[in-house]
Amino acid sequence: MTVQHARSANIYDLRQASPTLPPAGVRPDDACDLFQGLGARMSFDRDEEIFGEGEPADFVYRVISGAVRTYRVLNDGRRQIGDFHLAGDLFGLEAGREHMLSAEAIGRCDILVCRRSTLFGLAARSPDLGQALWAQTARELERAQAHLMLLGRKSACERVATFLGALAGRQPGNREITLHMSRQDIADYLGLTIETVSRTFTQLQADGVIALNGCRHVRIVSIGALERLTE
Amino acid sequence: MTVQHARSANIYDLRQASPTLPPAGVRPDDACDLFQGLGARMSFDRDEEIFGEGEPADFVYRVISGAVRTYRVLNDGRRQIGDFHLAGDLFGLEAGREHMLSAEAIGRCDILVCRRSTLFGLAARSPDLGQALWAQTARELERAQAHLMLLGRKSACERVATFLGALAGRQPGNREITLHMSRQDIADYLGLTIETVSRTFTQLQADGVIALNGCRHVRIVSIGALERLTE
DNA sequence: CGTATCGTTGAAATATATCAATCGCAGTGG
DNA sequence: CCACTGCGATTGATATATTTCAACGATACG
Repeated sequence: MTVQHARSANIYDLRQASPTLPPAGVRPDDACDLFQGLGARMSFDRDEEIFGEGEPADFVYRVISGAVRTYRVLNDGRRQIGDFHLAGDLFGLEAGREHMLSAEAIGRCDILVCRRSTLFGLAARSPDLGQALWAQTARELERAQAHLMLLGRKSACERVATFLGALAGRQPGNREITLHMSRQDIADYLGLTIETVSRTFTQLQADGVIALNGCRHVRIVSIGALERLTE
Repeated sequence: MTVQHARSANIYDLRQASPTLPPAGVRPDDACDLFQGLGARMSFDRDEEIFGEGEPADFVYRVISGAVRTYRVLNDGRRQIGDFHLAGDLFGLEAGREHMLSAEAIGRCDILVCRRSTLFGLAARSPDLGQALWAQTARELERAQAHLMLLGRKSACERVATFLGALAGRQPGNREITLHMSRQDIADYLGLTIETVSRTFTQLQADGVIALNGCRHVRIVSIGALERLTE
């Protein structure tokens, strides 16, 4: 891991934190301006841990480039990925003292890191910032709740379709999706096995819904068909 | 649904909101005292809707007695219950304008209702309350994330065991659990079918882990065995 | 006491997991 | 430039947990 200061960066442009979600009741934009120049830039290698479950949540992170997974594991190694964080996304923000999940770099990536205590101190005096922090947590909650529906009640095909649709939704008008994560990561995110994920990709391609250009590049051929599969 | 004022009640005793979770970084207790006497008491009948997904989130709710389920449904009727809320629990608190899930009374129940705008107004001036509201959302997020692990990676038996263990954990030292919800509710919470839930209960009883006194009353015979099944 | 609703149990079907082999691509070294 | 190697992805065959379909039982209620 390497560190360098990045005074010009702005860890708190919350507008981009979760572009797929509807706007929350609060407008974090105002608060963002207060945080020009905060944070240090760090680089992480593939599979490097950024923080671990149960560790003190002393920092807040923002993805500059690359991708991050947050996850939990059971004793016997079964893993559930809670979310993927792509460029622009915030992660690691906790109301409590400790991290509830672990975070790892999916590939080599650059991360902006900011002390939590700084934000908390400022938030105690700035209601706008306080609301922005809350809104960020609320967005994560909304994503988690949508994911509960997926894991609890959707078929393998619907899970994969929902996943691809959500990724496509992040770049509106863009039917070309680059998968930063492996099949194992996707499987652990969708509550499936790699084999089922692979088979489902193949099936979607056979049905003319998507086209695969190498296993990390998906082109959505029929958005309508994909959304129909989403349920 | 019936309404009556309850000046002596305190919707904001957040201490009891989620007793199974570890204490968050903020201490809501101080903020709670600010809210003596807020809210109106309402009663809901079995299966009555308290609020619907997408509706304006103008109120915050607290369970006085009975139980509430929050859930989402897909077009074809598949339902995923996000959480159960028992006496003392807060629910319906949103950072955004709209409810992300629907809420229904599981049985006849009494609910304390408080205007959200009141809380928001006060929170803008009270950092403590602001933190308390945030902590409440963070607790919900933590519960959702634990549930992701359950739905994505645990077996039917582990799901049921985890569910029973969590319920028992709400009344420490109490091995007697009263199930306020039907088998269908449990199934929709655990991402299973009623039949599988029923069979799993039977199996746990056969294995000497639990004892059933009628389908709504469970006695945990071996806490150790139950926790081992939890994984 | 009859009726409705919910829960349990059984048998069969099926979606997904598991086990195992092959494929394909990227990097490496001859 | 081409074989070699290694790891991830795909495909196939089989196993299995859970669902589905169906019948029966229990409990609550009027």
